[in-house]
Amino acid sequence: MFDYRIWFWIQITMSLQIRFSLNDGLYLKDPQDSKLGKNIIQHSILLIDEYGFESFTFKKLAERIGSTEASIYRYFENKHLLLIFLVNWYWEWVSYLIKVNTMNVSDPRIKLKIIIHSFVFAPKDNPGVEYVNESKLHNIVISEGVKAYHTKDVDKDNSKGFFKSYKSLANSVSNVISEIDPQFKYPYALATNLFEMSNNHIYFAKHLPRLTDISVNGNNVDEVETMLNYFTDKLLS
Amino acid sequence: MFDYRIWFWIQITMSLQIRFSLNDGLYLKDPQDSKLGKNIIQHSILLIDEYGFESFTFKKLAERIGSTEASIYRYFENKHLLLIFLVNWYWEWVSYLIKVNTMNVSDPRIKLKIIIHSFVFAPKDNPGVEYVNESKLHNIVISEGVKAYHTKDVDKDNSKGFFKSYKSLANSVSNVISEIDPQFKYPYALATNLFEMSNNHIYFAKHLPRLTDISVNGNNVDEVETMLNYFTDKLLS
DNA sequence: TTTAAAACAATAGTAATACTATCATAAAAA
DNA sequence: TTTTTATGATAGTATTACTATTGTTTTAAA
Repeated sequence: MFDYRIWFWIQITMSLQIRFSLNDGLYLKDPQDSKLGKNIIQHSILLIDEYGFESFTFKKLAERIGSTEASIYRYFENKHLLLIFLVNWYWEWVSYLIKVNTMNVSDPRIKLKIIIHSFVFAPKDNPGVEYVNESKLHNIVISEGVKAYHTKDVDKDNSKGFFKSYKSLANSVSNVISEIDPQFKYPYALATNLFEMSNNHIYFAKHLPRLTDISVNGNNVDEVETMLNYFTDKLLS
Repeated sequence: MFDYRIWFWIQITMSLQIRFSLNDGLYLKDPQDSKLGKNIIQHSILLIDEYGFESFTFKKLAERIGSTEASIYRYFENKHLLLIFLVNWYWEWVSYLIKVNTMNVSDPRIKLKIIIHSFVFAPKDNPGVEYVNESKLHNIVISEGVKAYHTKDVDKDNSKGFFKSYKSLANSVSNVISEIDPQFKYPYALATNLFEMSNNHIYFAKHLPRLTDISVNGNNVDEVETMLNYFTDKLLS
């Protein structure tokens, strides 16, 4: 017996979910489409956060979710592409937050402040994708994110569009910067630097405190926001 | 027959060489002390530059220098410590260049400009350690350097003093920044950011040009220097 | 110059990693 | 109901990241 009520319920539930369309070269099969796929995303985030990217393996992941290596390989060619997938997911999500939060804001100075707030506090402003722990994903981006593009394959990966999410985010932030100060000579550099600085200094505060002036207590990143605003205010006048 | 002239020549040649005292927890045996050790340093730089850190192995290195894996393991516990060693060597060398170039300069603004010039053009200002290709080592620091401290062992490594070279460099640059503008609130963050920005944007220019405004033609990094001076001038006034 | 010690090479071996291949079964779609 | 698709179970391979042992050079001390 086919129950249409259940079928509709499933459809509605599915359509309410946030779903990002990521570059389909990143996976062999879209993990957002199936139970196992979502399990892979969910638990790879938890495991990479737990073990670090180097010690994370598909075998451990398979054991954790009660599946097999072979099944995971049907979704992702290797763990590097999975990392790029996760990082892209993160940047798509930050872009989404920025878009929602700056909607109807016209003053570019205020816009930039909201942008900074959005990505510094991204893990707290949860849009509710139940299989993604945004806070741990943020930790992964901070700790392992640079490894996504620091490889011998960057150029190949880049030509396949694997870093498009980050590039388009950088582009839209740089547009806001140019709106504030059309004379400012390095809008792209400042845009990317805001993201890199945010991630770096959260990491430094936690692990190499003598490389920074700020501190992060628990997950309180207020000082990061203050610092980024201090820098941008001085740079754009 | 023992020839004293040759013996003295060797002693003088040895003593003229630049030699950094790096944290001795990084190696099992100081590679700067022997022929094989220097071979390891020299060819690991060439091989990591050629293959990238992930694909670099002690086996390949051993084959390249006509030695064996086991012999290399007598110098370095693993390739990660070798990477940290190389990165430390690089920062020690930059510190040395900065010290030499800012000697007798009292104006902190000029000092900072010289500092920026020193590390941006470090690979060209060769102090002549014949077994180190500074230009390729710089490429390694740009492409692989972040991996030295983005691991699950950061805290352990840090407590052993493995990042001291970088921290003390950051400290001395931050002192110059505070001299220029004692009101500036984030001297450490600015200091580290100058180094990170330099490396990042050289990398972006080469591999992900849409993340930066500058371009690097061949190894001409003039635009990086101009950009860093532009940023610091605006920030410290 | 002899002798002892240290350094290095040669070889072998192990557990884990990063896959690939095949086949059976269960679930979903036509 | 049949067919396709998705997953699980199992096995296997080349490579990596080591460790251990033994013998031979090279170097340094006596």
